[in-house]
This record gives sequence, C-alpha cells and structure tokens, in this order.
Amino acid sequence: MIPKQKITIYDLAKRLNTTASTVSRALKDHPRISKKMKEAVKELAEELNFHPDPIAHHLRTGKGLVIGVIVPRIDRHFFASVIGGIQNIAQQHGYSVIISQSNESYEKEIESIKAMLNKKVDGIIMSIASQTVDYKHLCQLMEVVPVVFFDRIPKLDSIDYVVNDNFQIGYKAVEHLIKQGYKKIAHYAGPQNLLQYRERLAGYKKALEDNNLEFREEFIYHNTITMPTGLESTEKLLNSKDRPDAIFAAGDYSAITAIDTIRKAGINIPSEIGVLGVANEPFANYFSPSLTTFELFNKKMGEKSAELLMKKLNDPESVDLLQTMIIEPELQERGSTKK
Amino acid sequence: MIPKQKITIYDLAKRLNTTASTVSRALKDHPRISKKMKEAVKELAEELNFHPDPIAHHLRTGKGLVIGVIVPRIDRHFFASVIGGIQNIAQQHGYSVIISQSNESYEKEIESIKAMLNKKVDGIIMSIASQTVDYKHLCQLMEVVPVVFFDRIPKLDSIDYVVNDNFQIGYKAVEHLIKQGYKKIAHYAGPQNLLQYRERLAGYKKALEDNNLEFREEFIYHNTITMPTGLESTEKLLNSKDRPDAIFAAGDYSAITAIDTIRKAGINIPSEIGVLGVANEPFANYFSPSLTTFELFNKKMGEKSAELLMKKLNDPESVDLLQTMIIEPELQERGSTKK
DNA sequence: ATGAAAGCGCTAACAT
DNA sequence: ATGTTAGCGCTTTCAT
Repeated sequence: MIPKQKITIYDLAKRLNTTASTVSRALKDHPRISKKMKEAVKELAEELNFHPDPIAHHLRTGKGLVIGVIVPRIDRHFFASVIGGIQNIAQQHGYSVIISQSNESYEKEIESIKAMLNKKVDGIIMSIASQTVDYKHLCQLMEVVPVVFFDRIPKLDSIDYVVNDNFQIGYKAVEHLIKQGYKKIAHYAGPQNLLQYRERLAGYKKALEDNNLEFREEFIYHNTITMPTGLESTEKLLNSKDRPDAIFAAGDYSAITAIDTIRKAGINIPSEIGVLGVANEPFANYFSPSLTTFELFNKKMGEKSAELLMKKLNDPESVDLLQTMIIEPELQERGSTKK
Repeated sequence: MIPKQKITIYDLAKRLNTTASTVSRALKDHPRISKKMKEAVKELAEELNFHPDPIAHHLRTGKGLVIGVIVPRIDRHFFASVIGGIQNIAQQHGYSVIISQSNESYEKEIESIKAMLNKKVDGIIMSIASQTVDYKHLCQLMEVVPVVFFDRIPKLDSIDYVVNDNFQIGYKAVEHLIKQGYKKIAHYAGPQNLLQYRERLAGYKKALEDNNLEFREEFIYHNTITMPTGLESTEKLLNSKDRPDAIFAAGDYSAITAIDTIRKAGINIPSEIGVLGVANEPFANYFSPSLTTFELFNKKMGEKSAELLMKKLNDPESVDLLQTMIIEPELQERGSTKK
C-alpha cells in the first residue's frame, strides 16, 4: 500500500532504459508515444506502485488539484452535509478539499481567503459569513481563482452560485399554513443582510397578499433564527395582545425553541398555534409534535456546487460562463402544523 | 489582499541587490544575517505583499504544513465538531486541514489513507470506520507519518490517541439510573468491534455488579445505535415479558427513537421507563421529555488530537513518545430519567 | 517516437 | 554575513 522509498519517474526511466520525459508522457497518454512504451511504463509503474508526486506537479504546472471550502462553521449540520457533498464530487475528480471556518466573522473570512490562496487552491466554494456586508474581498478573490458560492451568496452580478429557492420557501410555508386554516401568521425572520432571509420574507409577504391576508409589521420577529432569540421572540409572541395562530420560522432552531416554549406554556400545537421551520434538521421528526419543515437537500447543494467548480476548472470554455442553480425545497408536513 | 503578479524571493533579491538565499534566510530569521538586511527584506516583503510559495517550499523540504483528517462521515455532528476543533489548532500552527470520509467502509478507509499520503500530508488524525477490523493498513500508515487516533481507536499497542472515558460512561450511566430508583436496566449496545462500545458495556456490567444487580443477557440489545435499530429494539423491549424499567443507550440516536416509540405506546417517561443516551446531540434538551445524556466535549477532543499531532510534528523529541488523553464525560441529568 | 535541457520557487550545503 | 550552486520531481519546449 505504502511506497517504501521515494520512487520517481527517473527510477522508472532508468529501469526501462529511457528518459524521464518519455515516462512522464507515457503516463499521461501522450499521443506521440508508442503503444509499447506506454504499456511498459504503466506496467512498471503499477508494479512499483508509483504515484507521481503531486507537489512537484503542482510546482511545475501551477495546478494543485486542491479546492478550498470556506463556511461560517463546520459544526452546523447544514454546512457539514454540504461539505460531504462537495467532498464526494471533488474526490471523484481527484481533487482534495481543504476547509476553513469564518466563524461568521468578516475578518476571519478574509483571513480564510488569504490562507486558501496562499495554499494555492485551484478554486473556492464558499458561503459567506453573516457579518459580511462588504464584498470587495470577494470581487478580488474572483479575479484570482474561480469561485462558486452556495446558500449564503453575496448580492453581486456575475457570480456562480447554488441556492435554495428561498422565495418559494416563504411562499409555500405561508400557503401551507393558510390551507391548514391558520389566519394570523407570524414570521421569525433571519438577518436581513443575508439575501436568503430577505427572500423568505418576500415569499411570505407575497403569499399573504395572494391570499388576501393583511401584512402586519408586528407579526415579524426580526433576527430570530437561534435558540436564544427563538425563546425570546416566542415569549414576546405569547404575551402579545393579538396573538398569532401560526409561526413561520426562517430556520429550525428557532422553530424548535418555539415548540418547546409554547408547549411549556400549556398551549397546544398545532390546534392553537402552528409552527413551521426550515432545514429539516436531524431529529426534526422526533420532537413532539414533530416539526413541519422544509427539506433542503444539503448534500445535493454541495454536489452541485462542486460540479460547477469542476466544470470551471476543467472546461476552459466555461470560464466566462455564468452558472447558477436553484434547488427546490420540499415541504415535510408533520404534526406541528397538521390540525 | 491578493498578489497581482507572482512575486518570488528573486524579485525581492534583485530589488535589494542581494541574492535569493539571503532573502530566504532573512525571512526566517537566520542567525547569521544582519539585522539591517532582515529589516530591509521584511519591509519589502510586506510592501509587495509577498508570501513564500508553500508548494515550492514543500517540494524542497518535504514539509507541507498540511494534515489529513479521516472520519467515517463528516455530517455527523460529533465528527463535524471534532473537525472544528482540529481546524482551530491546525490553523494556529499554520497548518491546513484536508478531509476525507471513509463512509464506515474499510476499503474507502484505505483509499482515503492512500489519497492523503499521495497528497503528502505531514500527519493524520483519524477515527476508524466501523467496518474496519483489520489494522494492517494502520500499522503501515504509522510507519510513514505520525498518526493520532480519536474516539474510535484500533486496539493496538503504541498508538497516540484521544478518547472519552467510555468505561466511566457506562458506569456512571447505570449508577445514575440506579440512584433514580430504576432496577431493571437494559442496554442498547453499539457494535462490539469498536472498543468504545465494548467499554461502555463493560462499565455497565461493573456498575450492576457493584450495586448487586444481576446482569441479564436478555437486557442487552446488540447493535442498537441507529434510529431504525432503536425503533426495532424498543418495540422488542416493550413486548418482552419481563420489561426493563430503564434503557441505557450507547448513543443518542437510539435513545431518541426509544423515547419516541415508548411515548407513542402510551408509556410514561421517566416514571415507567427511564431513558439515557450518550453524546448530547443538538436538541437533546428539546425532546419531551428532554434527554438525559453525556456531554462529550467533541471540540475539545479535536483540539487535543490536533495538539498531540502538532507536538509530534514539531518537537523531534516527541516522535517516539506515546501520547494519550482521556476526556471525562459529563452527565447531563434531564427529564428522561428524573422521576 | 524519443531525448536533452531548462525551469517552476525555494532551501541548504558549501564556499568565501 | 552573504553568495554560489545544486537540486526537490515534474513538465515541456525544442531538438533529433
């Protein structure tokens, strides 16, 4: 399995009474090398378990077969699964994946980018930090290597990206709640500097409008996608004079704390209040009641992102081509909204 | 932020009327370089935003400042958080991290190792696949680069590793259940080819013994750490003649399905049956009842693993030193066991 | 169809 | 204290 000693193309060449250049060419099926030679080289390479040194290759060609992935945090299930998907595709293409976390910080995002470029990655797949509102560093980055954004994308023209259909998430969420008979639908909104949360809110508004329900500013709970904010907002909501009868949370985390808080207040879900989340986090099906939420196909998002990047990396024609992909979410109707 | 054009130590040398070697040495504070020169070089490097090419460095020195991490799957919260911890430390030391997944498969584990070695990583941190029962590839691996194992470690002498105190997990789990008044404690055991699950079982047995409770083979449900097996075993358990009054599950996944299944059967938790898990998965606190489980300090495990590896990599003295670390788990007492 | 030779950017032994 | 030189392992003109 493991090369005992460092073995190079020169070793192969010597054994075959030829030169390194011939070996190098034979190994990559250069057209002007004889069939016989190719076979001989490959056989010997196999026998000696020879693998060309990627570092030397990298130095010589500038291509390193490495891509970088930058995410806000790796220990979020969503990002971890996306990375899993990226990995799968990258591996298939012989690329390895190096990972860095921005911890939601603009500064650390810049640092991560620098580190990646320093490592001479061939391309980058990233999801921006929530604190990132200025995109200069991204523009600069894109001039150096191909970049594919996913999920949290900057509002810039001419970027390649893969996202969920966030407008549809908002729209379908409200539509579903209305169908279930809910009339006063609150929204736990995400940070509005992130496009996806603006779109979820936009979908929410449009669905209300299309169903002749009034949009009420007081039904919007801003910046409520974490557990602590979910708790806080839910307490506020339960104490409000005109209490909503449903909650569309922009993420599962706040939806889950909502369920917990409401239940502890002795109010029934789904009959008195319905709760709907986004992301289908692990175990979403195991709360009581089970959480209605959107499956987002994280792994697929990773795979698609990697495919886009691979294309840009390997197909010279595609370099200037803008590639985008929108993944349709799938509503998982469960106990928290089924009256 | 981004180097416009490729700039090398030769460029610096030319501008300073000196040579590449001097620049190279100045940059790394070689003792026999004048203060003046060092300052001049560093200043210019700063000004031109020069960073030495790590690839060339790698080719020349064989040191690449890259470590590899191999895990069964990255989208498990446990592994994702460990990786997060590894990342933190690696980054601090200027190392980047490349990741590969074995998907629990022995073959893919070998492939991952090959890929890592092929990429010339300086060291590897890994947790073995559940299907891995033969350790030859690991022994070979350890002869080539330093390796630190975590969580799922092979039963081999002379390895460096970081693990949880799995015996204590089993022991304390049972102890806690007994204190809560449970007398017939079942165990959902993990795959016994993995050391950690053998130890949890051993701790369970010892605690029973120390408390004068009989060990009953029929109370052991083997290979029950996933959701489907959790469901299956729980159904079996509920139908057994002499029904246990508590379950110590070797992982949160089966514990959570146990809770769900028991509740749906109309049986009360914790008064009729207590349930205890291991791992403190996200949301464990939000089930009803909330799940008593062990916090395992995943991130710390990652950090410690990386620290051990860094030491082996940078301190020549430690190469032959065996380093091991055992992390003490912390019981989170919650609703599922508090009568 | 194959070989010779230069060079990617860096480091380090060996001068001086 | 600094310069010279060779070479890490590979690719790639340019020759033949």
